[in-house]
Amino acid sequence: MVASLHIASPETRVGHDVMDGLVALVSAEGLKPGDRLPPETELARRLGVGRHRLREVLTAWARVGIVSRNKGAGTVLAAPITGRTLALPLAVTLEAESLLRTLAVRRPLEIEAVRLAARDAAPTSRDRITARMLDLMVIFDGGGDWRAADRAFHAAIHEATGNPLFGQIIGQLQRAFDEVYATPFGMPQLGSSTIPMHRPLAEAVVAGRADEAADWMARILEDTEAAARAVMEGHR
Amino acid sequence: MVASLHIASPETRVGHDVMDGLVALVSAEGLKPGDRLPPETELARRLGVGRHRLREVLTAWARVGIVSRNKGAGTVLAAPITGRTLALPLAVTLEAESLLRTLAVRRPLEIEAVRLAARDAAPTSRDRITARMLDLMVIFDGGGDWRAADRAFHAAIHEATGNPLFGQIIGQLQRAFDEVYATPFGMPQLGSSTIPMHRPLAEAVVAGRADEAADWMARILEDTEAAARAVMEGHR
DNA sequence: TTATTGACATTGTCCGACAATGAGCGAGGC
DNA sequence: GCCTCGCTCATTGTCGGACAATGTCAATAA
Repeated sequence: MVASLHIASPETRVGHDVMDGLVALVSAEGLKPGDRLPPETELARRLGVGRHRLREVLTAWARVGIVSRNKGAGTVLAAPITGRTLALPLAVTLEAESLLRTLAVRRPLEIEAVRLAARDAAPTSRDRITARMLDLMVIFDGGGDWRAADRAFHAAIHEATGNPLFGQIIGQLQRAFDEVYATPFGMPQLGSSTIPMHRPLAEAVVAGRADEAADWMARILEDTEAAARAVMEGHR
Repeated sequence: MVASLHIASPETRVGHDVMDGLVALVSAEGLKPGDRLPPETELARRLGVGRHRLREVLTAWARVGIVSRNKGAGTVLAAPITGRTLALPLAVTLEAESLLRTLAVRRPLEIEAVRLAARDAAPTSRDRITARMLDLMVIFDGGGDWRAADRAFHAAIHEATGNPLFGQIIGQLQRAFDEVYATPFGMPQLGSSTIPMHRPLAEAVVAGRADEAADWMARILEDTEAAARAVMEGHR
């Protein structure tokens, strides 16, 4: 079966065939994440299209994180293209209280994620959750910047669900939140008060107590939302 | 405040300035959804960039549904660009049971949406939900293709939440599902058995009984998932 | 051995040209 | 008068070529 990748609405089939051809080429070449793609001129020649058309496809792939383009250096594959890969580009209008809106969407997703993780996680995933939680606690107690560790911890939970969609969607929502939120306000350590709750959350997930884990996650999100709301009110 | 729109990962700031300029131009021109944008050549000239660079931005906007491009005719604005619009590009790897994965993500979102709708919906939104439900029932009882009416009904619920993110994300997930699912199998009327449940669902939402509405929504999704699983098994 | 520097490769951007296609307008028939 | 058909034109889609910007890597000198 020939892999196919579409980044397009049903109406906008721009570059449909070029994408398919490029996926087939990458697949035939056996390229893996980290490998460099052939130069654009060669790709265009081998696919029988102009460089502009090829570039539009590569640009679209770069936007969704499939490839990474580096001027001067080449284009490297950043994500595997196995089987069928589908891109869901969606435009979100962020208005006044839009930051809280991203949280409103994240809440059910995060809670469902910890439920699924508690229910379905493999033993190795449970170990990883514990390890990430301990990392987070060490950094937090040491007074350092715990945001990266926090993301790693939650990413471990998302990975444990076995459904990559959770991690991707939540990650994009968080990135949108950070981009809009962190820039205007300084946002040093939003939600520090939630960190201690991560230990019982992790323990509940690892022990398979889904309801308890969901409850802790809900409390964490509640505090996060309250903190975000407070900061927004203070800066109004 | 100058509106800004970014469709890019933090690393891939391709066309960042052109996007900002185009947003400012659209905003200054007072263009609304349905209006036609100036031709590409004029846009490129007014923004002081080449047509190819402008086209990359327009292509990205077309992919996320902000504009609609029509060869021969022009480019029309499809979505409003008010305040900050942020794009969330997602690349999803669709493997064997990937269709069920989209459902797994949709479930918590849909359930949360009906909860919020039952709690917060404005009276006009509640009326619209009832109207869409009645439309759906008429078409279903008449034996016609009820899929469009079904989408309209759920869209009314998403709109009633007051949070456009729900409708957008769920809509994209559904589109991904349809694109992958409808093509290989015929997918005549997947989930017909769930339609009768839409009446009590709508009544619960309109009456503000959030828990009951969430329960009906969960049952609908459960049946949908079972139907999808059955069809997949049958075609294996 | 290490730092520097230069040639080279590769992506980013621009310009121009032509093809493909849809919209709008006018001529002609009823 | 009104409708239909066909033509012209505007607009997007695609291609080719060229140059700029920049990272990589090897050759060279201290």
